[in-house]
Amino acid sequence: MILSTKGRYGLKAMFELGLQYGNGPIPLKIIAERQNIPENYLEQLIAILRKAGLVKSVRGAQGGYLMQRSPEEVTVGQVLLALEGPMAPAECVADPEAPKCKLASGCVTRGVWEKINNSIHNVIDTMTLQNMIEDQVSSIEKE
Amino acid sequence: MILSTKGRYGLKAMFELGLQYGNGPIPLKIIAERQNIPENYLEQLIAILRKAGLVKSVRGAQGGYLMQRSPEEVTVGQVLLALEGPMAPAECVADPEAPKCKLASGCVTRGVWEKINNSIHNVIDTMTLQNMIEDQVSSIEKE
DNA sequence: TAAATATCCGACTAAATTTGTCCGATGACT
DNA sequence: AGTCATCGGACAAATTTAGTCGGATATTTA
Ligand code: FES
Ligand code: FES
Repeated sequence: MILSTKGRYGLKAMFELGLQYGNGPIPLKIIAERQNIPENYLEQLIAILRKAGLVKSVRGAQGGYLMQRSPEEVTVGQVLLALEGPMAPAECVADPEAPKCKLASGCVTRGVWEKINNSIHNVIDTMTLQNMIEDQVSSIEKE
Repeated sequence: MILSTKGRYGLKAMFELGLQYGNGPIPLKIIAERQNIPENYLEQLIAILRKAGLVKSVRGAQGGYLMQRSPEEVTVGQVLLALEGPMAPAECVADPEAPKCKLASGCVTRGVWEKINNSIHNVIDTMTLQNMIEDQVSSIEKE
């Protein structure tokens, strides 16, 4: 269960946009270079993030992408949800509308999925891009 | 990031084997019926679990499958590892040998993956099949 | 106005994974 | 001998992954 490159590349890209927040747009080319992501592929990923309302774009020369909201307001969970779908082990714990196992004995794995789901979301829904940036800064200071 | 049916079916099957532990082998057909899993497909999954040393088999009439070790000794994590591969968001936190991002600035997502990885493993490596069985029993008692 | 920059959109693809199905061989019990 | 059940491998449709490419559009700059 390794995440796909969508989520892995996408979060790296969002980090770069977070760093740049408040300083105007940054083109994909720069992000792709800095994070070592195929530029043409990143184009597709950022389109998903744009449609999810996390990123906005400025076309033309000197254009590029910016975060729609500030890094404090965007969680890792929001980014991963857009790119990877629900970060849950099973549909039934991701979506209250989703069908549940209808076995006579009840579902024997539901409790496990719930615990895993809670522990994942406890991390990704509380961690913001701003937190990531701060962590990075303090890890560089230590050197 | 929903788990595949491998992990979801497989854990259900292991639960049934855990229930049966100490009472001789149980055929796949029964497990498939009880948990509503395509029998022919489950055959493939149990082969993986057998090769992983979690399950052993008895061929012939009155044969079937049994747990190799007791339900207290088998964690959810061991089952999911066999069926889904490493339960980590990225290779680099799953395997100490795996290559790390070698960017001048260091990897900006590593910390996030580590936190997610720890929170997942905190659940799945401490929860045993025996725990699942106990949870199920107490949830039935409450009715 | 022309050129350069950069997003936008859709098409296309190879490879891998998922989610099974099916069949014949083998082994064990009655 | 017949039945039960695992074992092994082949096959395959559908989906996802991980890109690549080309052309259209919008904006700035020279
Ligand atoms: S109710 Fe979700 S796996 Fe059973
Ligand atoms: S070192 Fe693991 S994602 Fe960068």
